[in-house]
Amino acid sequence: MVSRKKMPDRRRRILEFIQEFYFENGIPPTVRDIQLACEISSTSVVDYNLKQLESAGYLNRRKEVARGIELLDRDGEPVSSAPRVQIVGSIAAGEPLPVFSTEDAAASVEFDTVEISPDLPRRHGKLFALSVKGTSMIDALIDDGDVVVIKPTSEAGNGEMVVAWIKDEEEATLKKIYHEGERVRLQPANSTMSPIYCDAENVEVRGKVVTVLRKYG
Amino acid sequence: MVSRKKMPDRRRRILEFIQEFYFENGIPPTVRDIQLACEISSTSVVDYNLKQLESAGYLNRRKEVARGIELLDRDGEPVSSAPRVQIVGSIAAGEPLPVFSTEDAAASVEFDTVEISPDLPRRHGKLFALSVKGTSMIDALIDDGDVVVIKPTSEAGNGEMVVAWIKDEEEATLKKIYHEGERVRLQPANSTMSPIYCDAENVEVRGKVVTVLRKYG
DNA sequence: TTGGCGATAGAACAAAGGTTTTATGCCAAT
DNA sequence: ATTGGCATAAAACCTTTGTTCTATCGCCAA
Repeated sequence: MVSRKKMPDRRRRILEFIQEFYFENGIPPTVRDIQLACEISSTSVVDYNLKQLESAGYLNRRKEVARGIELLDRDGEPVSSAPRVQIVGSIAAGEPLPVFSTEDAAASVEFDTVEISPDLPRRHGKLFALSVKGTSMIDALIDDGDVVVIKPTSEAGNGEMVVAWIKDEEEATLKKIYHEGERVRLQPANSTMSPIYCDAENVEVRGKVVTVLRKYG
Repeated sequence: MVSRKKMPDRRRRILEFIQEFYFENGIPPTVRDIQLACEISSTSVVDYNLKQLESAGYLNRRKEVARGIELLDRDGEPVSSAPRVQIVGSIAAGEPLPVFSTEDAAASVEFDTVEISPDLPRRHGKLFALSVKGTSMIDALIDDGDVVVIKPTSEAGNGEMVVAWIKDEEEATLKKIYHEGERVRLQPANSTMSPIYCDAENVEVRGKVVTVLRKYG
């Protein structure tokens, strides 16, 4: 395996730009695109850094091919353009929710990620994911091991599926929310199950559920 | 909306090649790539056909940009490289299952499609999808409106989630399957629900469930 | 026949973009 | 100070690749 550590700022900047550019445009940038965006004085400097990035295993370069940069993932496999969201923790009855800060998370720790449809971030912006532990969300048709993709917010309209924190129970749950004056109705997705009623003060919305991912086999 | 009908063979060939090339390489082909692959005598013919495809709404061309072809979907939106599978029908209690032929389906009718993770077709090959109608699969934690992605097969190992057709009930269902000698146990994913036991002769496996897709909002 | 139109050809042009060459500043190790 | 590796520069070079120009062919309707 190739080395994966301390990288000069400019090099990191270049790599990030390539990712960004490819994600936004569907084609990789040219050497000169990179030069411009990263405020580099010469194409040869870009070339030099690309060579470094290549031998460090971050990308491939198709020789003499326009826009021939191919991004690689951690395993040296070509990276699809499908966006990924970080699994910032798990959700389970009786356990505190991890804080999913809207900003900095990306930089810090290395999280697991899951692939999602490209149109999700287009429609919802920045997203996070939680893996579900245990079967306590089964009334919401969500199983142990499922991953829920979440748009962080503290507001939610009626009928939206939310991550709700019930304060005095110290419990996180996934339910459809309905504001009913002083109180809040938390309705399981499974219509055969009964709703929960809570004092409005007692419920804290942490985010909206955008989608659920489940894999078999 | 733009016209979408009779297209010359060669033009269709070009369009298909672009899709294929982009999917396989992560970058669009050049005019000359197309020329070569489609056995066209001149780049100007390729250009001509690309202009036609563009005004017919199948693609965009970034002017004077290398590999500037951008594929569009039916709504004129840029198409991601994320693979799609066809939703060949729906699954509901008491209704016959649509036949998902392993081969020809693609050509014939226009189906709705859903985006899936690129690694699914990599691991499972050709896939199809069914949309779930009604809440009869709720014991398998699958809701009305969910989409199940399926790998067609008539064989299934113990514990796999399958599309099972129960002959004498004339009912399709999604369950975990366990072969127990003469009979078959169909176990809901929801552990609080009870299994169904059937005569082995009476159960027909149509496919394995690869993943479930559910969207909120 | 003739004119128009879609489709095809061949060739050349010009811009875009990958590559190379040579030179310089910086810094740590000798 | 000197050497050598690392990072940066500037400029030129040359392949790749989009674009354009002009000519031709088959077909169909006026």
